[in-house]
Amino acid sequence: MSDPFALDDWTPAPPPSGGGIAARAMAASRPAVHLQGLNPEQKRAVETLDGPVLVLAGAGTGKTKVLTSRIAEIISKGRARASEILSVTFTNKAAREMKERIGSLIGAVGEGMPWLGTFHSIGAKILRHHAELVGLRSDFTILDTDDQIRLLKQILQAEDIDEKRWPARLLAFQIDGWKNRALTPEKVSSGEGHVFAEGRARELYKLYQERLKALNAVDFGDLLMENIRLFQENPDVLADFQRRFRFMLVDEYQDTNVAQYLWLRLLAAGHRNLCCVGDDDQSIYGWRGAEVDNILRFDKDFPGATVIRLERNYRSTGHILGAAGHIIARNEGRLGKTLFTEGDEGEKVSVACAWDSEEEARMVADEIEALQHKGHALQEMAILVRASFQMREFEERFITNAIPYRVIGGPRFYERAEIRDALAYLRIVSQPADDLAFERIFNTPKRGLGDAVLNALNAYARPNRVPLLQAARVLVESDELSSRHRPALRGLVENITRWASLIETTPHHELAEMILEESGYTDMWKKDRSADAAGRLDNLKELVRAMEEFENLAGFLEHVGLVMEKSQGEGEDRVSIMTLHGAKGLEFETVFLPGWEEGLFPSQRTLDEQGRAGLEEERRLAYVGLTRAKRRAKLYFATNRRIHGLWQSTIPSRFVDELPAQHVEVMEASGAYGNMQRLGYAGGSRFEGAAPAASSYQTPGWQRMQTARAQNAGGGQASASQTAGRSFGSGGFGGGSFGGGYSRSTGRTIEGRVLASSAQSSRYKSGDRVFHIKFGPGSVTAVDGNKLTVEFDKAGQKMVLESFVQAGG
DNA sequence: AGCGCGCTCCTTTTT
DNA sequence: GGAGCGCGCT
Repeated sequence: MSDPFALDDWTPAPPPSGGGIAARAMAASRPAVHLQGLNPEQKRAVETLDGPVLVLAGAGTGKTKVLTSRIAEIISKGRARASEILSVTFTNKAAREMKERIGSLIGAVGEGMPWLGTFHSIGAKILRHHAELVGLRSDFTILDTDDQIRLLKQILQAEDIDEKRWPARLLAFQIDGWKNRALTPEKVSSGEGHVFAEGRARELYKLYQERLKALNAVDFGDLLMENIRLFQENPDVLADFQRRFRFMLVDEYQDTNVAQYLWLRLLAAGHRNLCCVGDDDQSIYGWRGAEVDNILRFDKDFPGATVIRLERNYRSTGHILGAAGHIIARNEGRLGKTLFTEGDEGEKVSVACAWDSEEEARMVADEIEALQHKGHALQEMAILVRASFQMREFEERFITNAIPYRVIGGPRFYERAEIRDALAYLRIVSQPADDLAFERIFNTPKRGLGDAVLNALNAYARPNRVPLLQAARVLVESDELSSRHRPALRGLVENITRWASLIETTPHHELAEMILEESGYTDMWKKDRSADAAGRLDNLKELVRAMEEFENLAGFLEHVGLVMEKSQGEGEDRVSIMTLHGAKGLEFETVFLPGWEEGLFPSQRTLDEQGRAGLEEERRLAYVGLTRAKRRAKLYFATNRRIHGLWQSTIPSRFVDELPAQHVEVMEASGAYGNMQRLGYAGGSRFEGAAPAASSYQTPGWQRMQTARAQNAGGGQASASQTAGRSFGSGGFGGGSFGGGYSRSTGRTIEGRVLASSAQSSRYKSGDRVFHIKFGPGSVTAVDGNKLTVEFDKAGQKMVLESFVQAGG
C-alpha cells in the first residue's frame, strides 16, 4: 500500500533560506513568467508575501490568476517548498483547476503540492495521520449526509422519539450547524439544546458522536472539528503543522464558517503568512454556515493585515457592471468595491415580462434560437434560476424546440442509489466493521432477509460489542435463524469473506466487478424493467472504470466520498441550465435570468427566516447572477406562476426596481404574447404600455408596485404563515439519492433493544437448565465458547448462542 | 415481505 | 403537481 504521507513529506524542511542563492539567480536570469500580464494591484497581491494579506477580488478580476501566481512566486523566490504551502479551496473543482494552472505556470514543481485541496480533504489527511489522538483508527470511514441521517434515525428510534414530529433531517441540520461553529456537545448552550425534541438535542448529539466513534466513522463536519480538537489538545502536533506551513492561501474566504476560520487561525499562528482571497459581495452560502463576518473582520483578526482590492474587471461590459454594481451598492455592511472595465459599454441589461412561466421559457428559447442564428455558440449561454423547480419548464421547452441543453447540478454521481450500494459492498469488504455498509447491502439485492434477522444480529452484536458482520458469522453457525434465513445470510457472509481474501491479490477494479456480479447486484438491475435501470448499469460501469485511476481499494474509498464527481457531456455545444448558486465562478457570453419575482427571488423563505440579512444575501445572489455575463444579461419575470401546484399571481422582484435605468432596456412584449401579458397584470406594471423610457423607472410604477406588494403581503396569502410555520431544513440534500424503494428495505436497526441478557463467557455448564426465547426450556448438553448445545424439551437439540438464553426454565 | 394507497412536504448545496 | 415516505393490508 502506498503511503500518502511519504516520510519525506513529513520531515521538516531545511531552515528557510530566505531565497536561496541558486533560486535567486534563477529568478534573475529569466523573466518571471508568472508575473507577466498582471496589473499593478494583482502584482501587489502576488508579491506581498509576508504577513496576513486579504485580497478583495471582485467578480471577474483575476482571482485564480493571483492565487496561482502567488504560489509560483513563493516557490520561485525559494521562500518555501511546494510541500510547505497550504492552499485550501471549497470545492474539488476549484482545487483541480488550481493544480492545473500551477502546473502550467511552474511545470514539474507543481506536481508536488500535497497540501492543495479542499478544507475537508486536507482535514481528512491530517486526521488520518493522527487518528488515534482523537479516538479513531486511521482507516475511519467518512459518512456522507445520507449515512448521517440513517444513523440519526436509528438513534431517534432507540430513544423513542417520534420521527414525525422530530425528523432526523432536522436534527442532522442542527448538528451540522453546531459543527460549523465548532461546537462539541459539551459546548452547545443549553438554550440551543432545547430546539429539538423537548430539549434533548444536546443529548442526542452526544449519543450520535458516541455512535460515530464506535463505528470508527466521522461525518463531514467532524473532519474539521476533530482537527481543531486535535490541535487544541495536542500542542506539539499543532506546532509541527504551524512550522510546516510557511505560507497559507485560502480561496473564497467569504464562504468560510466558524470552524474553518478557527482551523485557519490555529495553523496560521506560526508563520502568519496567511493570504485570503474572497469577495464579500459574493457570499451566498450563509444558510449553510458561512460567516461573511469572517471576511469583514479580517484586519481585526489579523492585525497589520494588508488589504488589496481588485476592481478592474476583465469579464463584463460596462452596462452589466453598472447594473450589478448599482444593485449591490444597496447592501449595508460591505467592504465596498466598485468594479470598472476599460472595455466597451456593450448592450444594456434587458428586462422582459412574461404572462407565466411557460411563456417565460418560450421567450428565452426564442432568444436562444435568434442568437444561434447569428452564430453564437450555445455553450456560451446559460439560464440561471433561483430554485431548481424552475428548471423543468426550460427543459420541456428546449426539448420541443430541439435546443441541446445540459442541466448542471442535480444528484451527484456518488449520491445515486446504485453507486452507494456498490460502495457499500466495497466498504464492507474492505472494512468489516462498517455496520452502516453492512446494513445497506444486507438485503440488497433481496435475499429474503428483513427486520427480524437484523434484530437478531443486533441482539448479538451490541452486548458483545462486535460488528454486525461478525455477529452474522456467529449466528449462521447456530440455530438462531430459521432455515429460510440461514442459508441466505451464510451465502452473504461467505461471499464477503472470500472477496475480502482477494483484496491483496486481485486488482481492485476487477474485484469490484466480481463483487457486483457475484452478489447478484448487477443482475438485480438487469432484471429491473423500469426505465432508468439501463442508466444505473451504465453508472456502475462508470464507477468501475473510475476505480482504475486509483492505486488500491482503500485509496479509492478515501477519495470517492470527498472527491468524485460526475463528468457530463462537456465539450458539446449545449445551453447550460443551473441554479444561481451553481453558477458561481463561471462565466458566459449570454446569461438568462428568469423568475425575478417577489417570493421566488428574493425567496420568501429566506426573508422570513433571516430578515434583512437574508435579503442582502439574496441581493448578492442577484449580483453573482449578473456578473456571470460577459456581454448580455437578460432578465425575466412572469406575472403568474404555479407554486406548489396552485397558480399565484406574482409581482416583479424588488431587484428589478433596483436596477439603474441608464443600464437597462425594457423589452416590449412581442407578437402574440402581448395581450395575455396585459391581461395578467392589469394596472400594476410599469411595463404596461411598455415605454422603455428611463423615466418610467423612477416613480409611478414603483409606487403602485409598492401598493401591490403591500396588499399581497397583507392579504394573508397562505404562503407567508405557511412558510413560517414549517420547520426548516427538511428539504434539500440531493433529492434523488435514495432513488427506488428497494434501498430502504435494507431495514433498520432497533438500537438498544436488547432481547437477551448480556453474555459473559462460559456462564453455563453442561446440565444447566436454560430458557430460549424461541425454543423454550431445555438442558445444556455442551458448551463451546459462547455457543451452547441445548437439548430443548420441545424443539430437540439445537446449537444456540449463550446471549439468547436465560438461566432457569 | 411486498405492494399500494394516502399523507405531507416543497430553496439554494459542498464536503 | 408530484415525489417520497410510512403504514396497513394482503
